[in-house]
Amino acid sequence: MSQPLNLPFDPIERAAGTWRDRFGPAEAMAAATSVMRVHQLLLARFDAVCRPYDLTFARYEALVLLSFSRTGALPMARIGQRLMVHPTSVTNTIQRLEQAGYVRREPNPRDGRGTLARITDPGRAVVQVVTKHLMAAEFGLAALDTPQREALTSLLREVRVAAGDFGPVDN
Amino acid sequence: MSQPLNLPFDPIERAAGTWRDRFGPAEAMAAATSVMRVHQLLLARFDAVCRPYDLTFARYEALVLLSFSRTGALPMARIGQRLMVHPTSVTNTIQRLEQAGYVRREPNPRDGRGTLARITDPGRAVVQVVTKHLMAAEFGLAALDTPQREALTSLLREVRVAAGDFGPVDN
DNA sequence: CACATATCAGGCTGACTGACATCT
DNA sequence: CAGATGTCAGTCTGCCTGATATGT
Repeated sequence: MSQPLNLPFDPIERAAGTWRDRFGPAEAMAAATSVMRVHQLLLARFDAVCRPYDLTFARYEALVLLSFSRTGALPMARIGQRLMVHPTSVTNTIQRLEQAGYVRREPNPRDGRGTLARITDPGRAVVQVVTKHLMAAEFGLAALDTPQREALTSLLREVRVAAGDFGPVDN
Repeated sequence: MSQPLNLPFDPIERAAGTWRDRFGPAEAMAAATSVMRVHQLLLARFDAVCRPYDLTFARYEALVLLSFSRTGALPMARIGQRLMVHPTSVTNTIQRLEQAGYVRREPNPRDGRGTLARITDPGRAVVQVVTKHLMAAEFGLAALDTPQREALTSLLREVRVAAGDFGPVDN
């Protein structure tokens, strides 16, 4: 890896010295910054695909989660756990999806406190269409071949496992 | 790669079928979702490190960019190009940094329209401290060894190059 | 009782569009 | 003149804290 240090400070001007000179080994910093930047690139593309359908990528994720659930409905709390977002964010996300007609709220028959978010037929339809577009765009990763995509997923999985992602399964 | 499909829909319930059954090859989707999730994990940690110093990670990035610049000052437009953010976002970011005393604004002597953002001594000091903390935390990537970090950077670099990142250098 | 669930009010952040004054 | 530069007003988004009502 002899390339110059990149991101978010690339190309670094020689006169100011390199990251390594000032702070030490830079591999972690370079990798972390690359993740941030690629996220930025991908999110912009995904949101552009979602926009015509009155969706953001975050709402699309929630909709896909529901479309894969056994009964088509999940409690708000579980959605938050799966997507790793705050309960109030789930409330907001589901509210927008409900306004768009992609989701319906209903009381949870198994827990009087709870609310279920249930995907509607238009919701399932829009997931199909948007996913088709995202697949056609290869999820922004056309630059990588299949083994590379798998390698990327594998590396990132280690980070996620160490962070406690992939928690216990209990649907 | 025989692991089950993950993210953001993991673990997918069998009764609903798998991603592949419904949409086709999932390698790109799995990789893209992993990027999104790891970004989420890293950003939360970085922001936590930055918070005590009246910084966010976005502002820290801008500050590092300035600290590596040849003269310690850059035009607003160039900051936006380097960090790939909207001009109005640069205005906002620099404004916050100025309020915190980490940056000073001054007219660009070479362009009457322009404004330079110049890093101050407290700005340089806070970059040192925050960077030390981030290095100690291995930028959230303690789960990866050096070759893995380099491999991750290398894979992500291909995505960035294809997206037109790493544009022409002209400082 | 403690605890979980979900919502609401309100704040912060970054990103965006459109309009504008200024200067090259 | 067209074009670049930066700011402002205003909007939208997601995320957060704290408080609250409800139910387990």
